[in-house]
Amino acid sequence: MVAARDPEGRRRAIIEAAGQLIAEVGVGKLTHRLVAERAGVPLGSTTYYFSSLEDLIDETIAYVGEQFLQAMRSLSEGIACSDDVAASLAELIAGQMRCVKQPVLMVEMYLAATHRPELRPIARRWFEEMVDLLSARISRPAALAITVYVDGVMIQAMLHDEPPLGQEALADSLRALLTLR
Amino acid sequence: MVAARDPEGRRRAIIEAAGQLIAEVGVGKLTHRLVAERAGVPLGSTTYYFSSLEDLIDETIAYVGEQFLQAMRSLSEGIACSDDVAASLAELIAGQMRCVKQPVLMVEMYLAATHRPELRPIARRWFEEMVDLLSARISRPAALAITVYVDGVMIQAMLHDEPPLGQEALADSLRALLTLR
Amino acid sequence: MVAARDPEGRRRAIIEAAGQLIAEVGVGKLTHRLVAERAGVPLGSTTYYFSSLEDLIDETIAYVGEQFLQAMRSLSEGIACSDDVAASLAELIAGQMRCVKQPVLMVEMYLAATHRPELRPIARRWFEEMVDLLSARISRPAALAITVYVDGVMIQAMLHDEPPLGQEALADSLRALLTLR
Amino acid sequence: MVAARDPEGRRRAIIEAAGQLIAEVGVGKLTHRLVAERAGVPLGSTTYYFSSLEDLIDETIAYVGEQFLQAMRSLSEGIACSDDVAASLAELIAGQMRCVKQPVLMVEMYLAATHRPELRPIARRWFEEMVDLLSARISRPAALAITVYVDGVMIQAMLHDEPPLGQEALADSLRALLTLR
DNA sequence: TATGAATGAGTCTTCATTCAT
DNA sequence: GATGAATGAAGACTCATTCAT
Repeated sequence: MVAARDPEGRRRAIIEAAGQLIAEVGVGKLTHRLVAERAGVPLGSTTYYFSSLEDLIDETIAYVGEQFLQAMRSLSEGIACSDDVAASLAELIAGQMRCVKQPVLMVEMYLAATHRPELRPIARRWFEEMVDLLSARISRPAALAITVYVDGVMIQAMLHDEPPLGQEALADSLRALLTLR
Repeated sequence: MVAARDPEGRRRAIIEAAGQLIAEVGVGKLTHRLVAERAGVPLGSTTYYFSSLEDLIDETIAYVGEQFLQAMRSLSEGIACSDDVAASLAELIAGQMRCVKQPVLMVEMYLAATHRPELRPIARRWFEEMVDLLSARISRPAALAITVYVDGVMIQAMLHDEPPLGQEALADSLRALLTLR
Repeated sequence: MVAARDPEGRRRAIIEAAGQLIAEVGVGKLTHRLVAERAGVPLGSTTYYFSSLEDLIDETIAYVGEQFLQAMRSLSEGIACSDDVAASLAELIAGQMRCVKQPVLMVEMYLAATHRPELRPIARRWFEEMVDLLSARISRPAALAITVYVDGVMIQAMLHDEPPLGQEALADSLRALLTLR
Repeated sequence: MVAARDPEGRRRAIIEAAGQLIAEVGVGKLTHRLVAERAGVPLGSTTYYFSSLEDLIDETIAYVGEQFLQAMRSLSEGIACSDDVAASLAELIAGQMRCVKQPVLMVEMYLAATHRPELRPIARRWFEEMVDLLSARISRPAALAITVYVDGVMIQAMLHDEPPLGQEALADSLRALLTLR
């Protein structure tokens, strides 16, 4: 339950609840009532703070993308000073996949962007920033290939409780892709 | 407009309409009305042939997965006798991505499987058959990595009208992954 | 499953199925499909033999009333030569209440007659014939009171798996009512 | 037309409209639309206040049973100090039967309870309270028999605009049953 | 400012009924 | 004559959104 008289806190709580729920039930099944209940705010708040459900979804998606990017950014610093880039990356990625919700949310974001062109910039930006981030240490073609690969890993993570690709195998794949120039 | 008194034709027409629409608007926005209109059948037919919307979605997803697999199977025969496996694969994949609907449908299928566990077997089967298919010619680790990678390519294809990764670059990545033992 | 090419048999089978189902689920929940399945006839038969569902219900109700009356008539002969009329009647009534379906059907019939005046004659006729039947042996006021009482017994039978009024008590009540002149 | 912003009033209005309509058309033909129109509230209100039609029916039935019981209770006080119990009772009962809706509603309640076991307690409670009420003045066997008899009277009242059993005859029957020990 | 009561558009679904075969 | 495929009208129900308070 978020305190009333804390507009920012409420917005945030609503968006976070929406994020959780999108991961659980999918964008298509998100409703105001569901969000309000999860966020512990009155029903009215969800329409008071967001002009429509679509608006709430958009903001949630933007927020989620940003979150994921932040996580990547802060974690990538560790890679910078690592001498086994592939192993460090594999660890980082495996870490992000630990909780299924992350990849599900990302894929929901991708799909939402596909169906609603106005959301595409957000999804693309995620892709580009990821490539840029990696490019700092590795060749651009490798960065591109790895970013693509990571999206594939997300899908696998969504479907399998235990990833079919262990962290070891993941590192091997990355190592292979790192040879790209 | 599908002829009346042609049960099989109608079922098929409805499923195909549903497939198209899922690719266009997403599973979450699929409605009987939308499907009926697209398929050119009366509203009642959609419930006459499928006991519920969920049932229709399930059958559509199974159908789509099977379609994709068939395509892969028939195309993969070409690879068998190729001497540049990576190039052939890249061509095959790029071909499948030509029409955006294919990858979108696949990803919708993945997401649906995430939210509705009873669909997981279908999604997993796709993954496994793909790996098996590739394993005929290449090492299993490479087959796994490539299958994962292809999922990543799908997501990129969904987001970009022009794939950010040309067929050339795709072939290079595959070549790199093919080195895995 | 009733043989095709036996119109009378089918009509009968459909009506009997309808009777059973009305007792089980109520007139309001009767559907063609339900009846067809129970009767073991194709769906089309239910509309082929009866011009509408309402028509089927009407005929079923008439049939049920007639059945009940027949049962009463044939059984009442036994009473004629009995020297303890009340005891014989109590036995007869208790026998009819043994299977809950009988009273439920009767009450559904009464209620249908209430909501659809065209059915009233059937229900009233049942009442009158019952009174006449009893009048043969007992005074008219007693016959009237007992007929009314029997309807009350039906309602009790519907609600209680074990009738709250044993056959003994029932006989006592009847005996009391038989004193009426 | 019931004022908006008066939740209690609305609930009540909806339940009362449902009660009237059940008496008129039967439980099986009750629809949200019918209730909304009769109650003078928008369609949405009927689902806003009651989670389902079944729920509305249940509450209506409980309400009706309670109403009838209340009426009986308050009226029965008059009997307590009467010296001709049978005559007083007959008057009371005849009064309740004056408006056909009362008995119809009661019988619909009985039937609903038959088809939906969760409603049985309500129907049984009515029976038991009635017996208890009468037992205060008369022997239990008589109370039981009279309660049963009253149910029969209800059915007669439903079917005949003019009761076939005048208040006089009714009193006679009750008098006969009162002799039970 | 904030809320939750209220509404009606739109959904899935059922089913009586029709009618081609 | 008989059937079961087909349809659309109508019902229950959900929920985004509005708005009085």
